[in-house]
Amino acid sequence: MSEAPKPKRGRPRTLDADTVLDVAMRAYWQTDPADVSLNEICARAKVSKPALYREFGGEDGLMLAVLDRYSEQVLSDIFEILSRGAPLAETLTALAYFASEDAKMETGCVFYKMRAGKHRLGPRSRERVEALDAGAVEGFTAFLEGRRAAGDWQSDQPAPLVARYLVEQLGLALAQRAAGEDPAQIRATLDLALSAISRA
Amino acid sequence: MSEAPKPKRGRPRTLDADTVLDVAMRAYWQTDPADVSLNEICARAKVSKPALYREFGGEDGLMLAVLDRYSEQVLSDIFEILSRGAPLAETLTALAYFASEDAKMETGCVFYKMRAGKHRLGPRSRERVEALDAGAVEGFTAFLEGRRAAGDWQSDQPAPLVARYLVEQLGLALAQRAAGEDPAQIRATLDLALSAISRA
DNA sequence: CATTTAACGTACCACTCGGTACGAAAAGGG
DNA sequence: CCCTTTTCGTACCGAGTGGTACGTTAAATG
Repeated sequence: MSEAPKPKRGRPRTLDADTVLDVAMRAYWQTDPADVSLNEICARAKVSKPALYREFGGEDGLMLAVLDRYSEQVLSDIFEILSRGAPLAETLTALAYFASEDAKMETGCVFYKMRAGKHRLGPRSRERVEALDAGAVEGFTAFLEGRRAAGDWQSDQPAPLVARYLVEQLGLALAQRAAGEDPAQIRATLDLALSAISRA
Repeated sequence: MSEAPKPKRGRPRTLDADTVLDVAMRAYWQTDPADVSLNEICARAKVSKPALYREFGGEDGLMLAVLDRYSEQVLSDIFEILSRGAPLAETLTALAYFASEDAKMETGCVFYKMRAGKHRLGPRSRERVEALDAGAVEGFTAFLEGRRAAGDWQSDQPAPLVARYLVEQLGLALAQRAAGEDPAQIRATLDLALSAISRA
């Protein structure tokens, strides 16, 4: 991405992009990206609308930035779990815990929320959501094929199908969390869903 | 419900509630209840806004009416499948077909779409969605307990949990259909999810 | 100090939303 | 024929949206 060239003259900036992104991310978490207006974010971040517009180029750009920040902070943890090379069962358990109970996922996952309302997004953030989605499926596919090669996963199911299944089930759990359902029940439901993977 | 008392005087009605409901249902299908405005529905149904307002009492009332009509026409089919008293595997197959391929579910299911965006609904339609949801879980629970009693379902999982799991998985499949994904893949994913029920 | 540069934010834009005030229109009853 | 009753739809309301025009402010440069 293009780094700020830092001008030598002119009024110094007072807008802190990181703060704005934090506020926006929190807001998108708590409710839904489609239900949080730019006005609302400006008010919460104490930033004028033109300032926000200058920094991110509008709603689409802001959502894109939030999405990137989120995938950096959270989605990377999922890939970390996958890259441990742990056995299938252990990895699934770790994923289940992460999705249903880990505090980092507090009030849901911005990525999944945006994915759920994909058609409401601007072109750039939609494209990124689709890319992240494809990347997740790809990552899970690679992991599954690795476990199959290790003799750890005996199944005649195609890995990409199960990978997508995994993505969907994690998303379902996160949606339930965001809806405020009982974590224990979410976990039980997710465990049930994941149990279909080992034995197939 | 209160039936129209048919007044003996005054200008005769020209508004056909059924037609409006058809148009609204189709519109809510094709996109999303939250993305279809009253103005849009009025335009498509060739009805003035005050007329629609008089008949249904606003957006909340219209959605409520659509929801009732839909549950009458579609959700009842699901209960019909459950009440056949067929074996577990056969019933699950029938449900999977219904959710992932049956033409009646063409472009998705209004009920699930409203449920997904529950917080955007008015109080009356939200209440109905929750009632329908609870009713579905209840129906599935009763079915599962019936199959357990018949020795057809050996599992130590509590029936309500699995019932909710079923509801969620069917909803997931319908959401995928509404998103235009490949029916064969939807079916495969749903089959995988349902396979977790028999063997638990 | 005057000029240039750049970010600042108030106050507005056009648009859409759900909802409604109100007069016109169409029927029956006296 | 006029009055009452009921439904009709045009034209509006206030609120809220994403987005912007433009004068102001604060720094570096000469």
